[in-house]
Amino acid sequence: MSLRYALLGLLAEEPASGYELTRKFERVLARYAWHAQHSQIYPELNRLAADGLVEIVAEGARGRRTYAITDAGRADLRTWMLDPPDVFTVRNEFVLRLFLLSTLDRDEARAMLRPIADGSAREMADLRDAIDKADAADAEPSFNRLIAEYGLRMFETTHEWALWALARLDRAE
Amino acid sequence: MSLRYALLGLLAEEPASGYELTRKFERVLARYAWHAQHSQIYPELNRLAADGLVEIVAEGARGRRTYAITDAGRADLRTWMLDPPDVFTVRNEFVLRLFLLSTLDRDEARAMLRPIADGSAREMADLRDAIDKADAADAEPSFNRLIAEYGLRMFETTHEWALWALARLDRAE
DNA sequence: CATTGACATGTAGAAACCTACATGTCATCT
DNA sequence: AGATGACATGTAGGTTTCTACATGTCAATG
Repeated sequence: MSLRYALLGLLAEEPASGYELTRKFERVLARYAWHAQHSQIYPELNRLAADGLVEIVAEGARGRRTYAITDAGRADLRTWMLDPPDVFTVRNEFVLRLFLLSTLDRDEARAMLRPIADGSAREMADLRDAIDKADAADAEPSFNRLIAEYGLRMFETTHEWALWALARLDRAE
Repeated sequence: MSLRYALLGLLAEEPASGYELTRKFERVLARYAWHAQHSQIYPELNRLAADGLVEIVAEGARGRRTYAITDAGRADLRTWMLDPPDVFTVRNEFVLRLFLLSTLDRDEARAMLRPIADGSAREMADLRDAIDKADAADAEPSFNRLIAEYGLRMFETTHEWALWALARLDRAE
């Protein structure tokens, strides 16, 4: 069901085509929250339309169809947002690898942690840039600023943790 | 393939039965890294055995079969650990909801963030307890300490972020 | 000795998801 | 005018995952 709500959520912000939604997934959601390909998105949009949760509001060039969320869709989304299940589904290969760190020896563990420290530093820098640009553009603070801050703090934490873990491995030599 | 490596990883630490592996998933992996049910675990163990990556090392009461990782299994796991794909699969309902925060109004957002702040505080406290107990028990520092620290820092970051976001919403009133 | 609950493994059928293939449009560059 | 690449939507077939059903063992409790 999460894909369905991810789509409703994106359409609640603004109407979009399947193609645009696919790119939003690629650029944003897939990396942090929920992964989906176009081959899953298009059929789900058709199902959402059949269920009356979204509707086609425009048809453009190249068969493009712009979808918008309906009142029923908004109501459904709101219920899902405010009445969370008490257990959340998590599937995260990155964290899984961290959990299996203990299957490596000391040198191998270092070889795994080093790129994590570097990668998270890069992601931090990129996100900080994006935030600074957005802050300069929008005068008024937005909800998007909240989630960007969450991402930034997560990368910082991963970065600092990786450095800490590397130092700990060195010290225990 | 991740389920396969999750199982190999757990068996690399120590031999276990399907039942024990299922409980390890429930207690640890499912909440942070990878979710799987017994109906998926048992068939996968059989496939791993057929592929020679694990083997049955004991049979006990109630049809219990204890599996151990083989050398081939260890080699497979090591390759996967040290040669990561450059993009990781992520599916996380919790983070997805955060991304969709902007579909709520201010009061609804507060109603969503408050339990997140409280929940992460509780998880932090639990993990800190577990770490303290483990520190007291094992004299020697282990790899498990590293991943526990990762979890602890993640919950701290989520907690502090949620408080920051709540304060920001209040300020912008 | 009957009941309960943890232990223990499995499968059927449906839903979700992935990879790969398929098709066509429109704008831009050469 | 042809080539290229982004735009745009789709499906077939296979794999993974979920829900629900199914079966039986053993230990402890009343």
